[in-house]
Amino acid sequence: MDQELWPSGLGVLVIDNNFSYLKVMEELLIKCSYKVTTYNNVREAMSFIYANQQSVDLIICDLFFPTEDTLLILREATSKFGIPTVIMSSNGDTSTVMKYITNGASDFLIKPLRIEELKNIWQHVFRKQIGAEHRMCNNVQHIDQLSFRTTEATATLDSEIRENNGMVTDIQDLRKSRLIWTMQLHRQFIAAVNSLGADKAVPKKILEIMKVKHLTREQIASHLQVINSFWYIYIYLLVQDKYIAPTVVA
DNA sequence: CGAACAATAT
DNA sequence: GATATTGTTC
Repeated sequence: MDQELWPSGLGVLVIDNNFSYLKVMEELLIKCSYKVTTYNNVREAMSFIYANQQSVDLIICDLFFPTEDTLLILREATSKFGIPTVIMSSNGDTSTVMKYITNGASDFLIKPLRIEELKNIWQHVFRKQIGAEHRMCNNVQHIDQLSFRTTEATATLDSEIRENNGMVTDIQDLRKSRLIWTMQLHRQFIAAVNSLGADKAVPKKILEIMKVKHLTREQIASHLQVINSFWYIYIYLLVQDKYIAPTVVA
């Protein structure tokens, strides 16, 4: 493929308390033909989101202290505005990554960022559309509520999913009924794929990392197959009530 | 042989 | 349409 479709002018909001790194990010993102806004604190960024909701397509937020601020903007952006949010940090240990992924983060990037990584982040915007279109999440609010229930309370629900701290650890007796890839389960899948890297992400290794009982290699293989083949089709979709015209890049 | 990848079935 | 199963290659 010598031609590539590209969504120019996608609105990206960057939040980082380090001014010089904000400048670096801005330069890199502009090179990727995004429309960039930067803030060095969560409070001002928040009010910008409230005022310019329709022009923010994606948020990239640094994991600074206090981390409650990062969690706050993550939850608000995802649940209230439905804006995909990417967390970046220099610390990339597995438990931290999983914590933010299960709280709604679309991705977790490790500093320093390479421009190749930023080129592809627009896909998160469309990933949301894929989820909506394909009903990968049958009911996001329902799933989000689930993560606040105890394990025993969850087990009584007909979702047949066991979980811990918002993490799915077991899928119960799904040998009879078909597996449903809930948003939580899918996030863990994506997190596992990301931690492996695109080339190393094979079903067996994904399964090992996800640590979900009763989940099979075949089920992951099937999911992986559909994710890979439908990834780029949704370029032409509406993104949050706004059409992003794809442009052809050399 | 087991696993990945691809195609097809349910 | 989403996941399971089968088939083929590595």
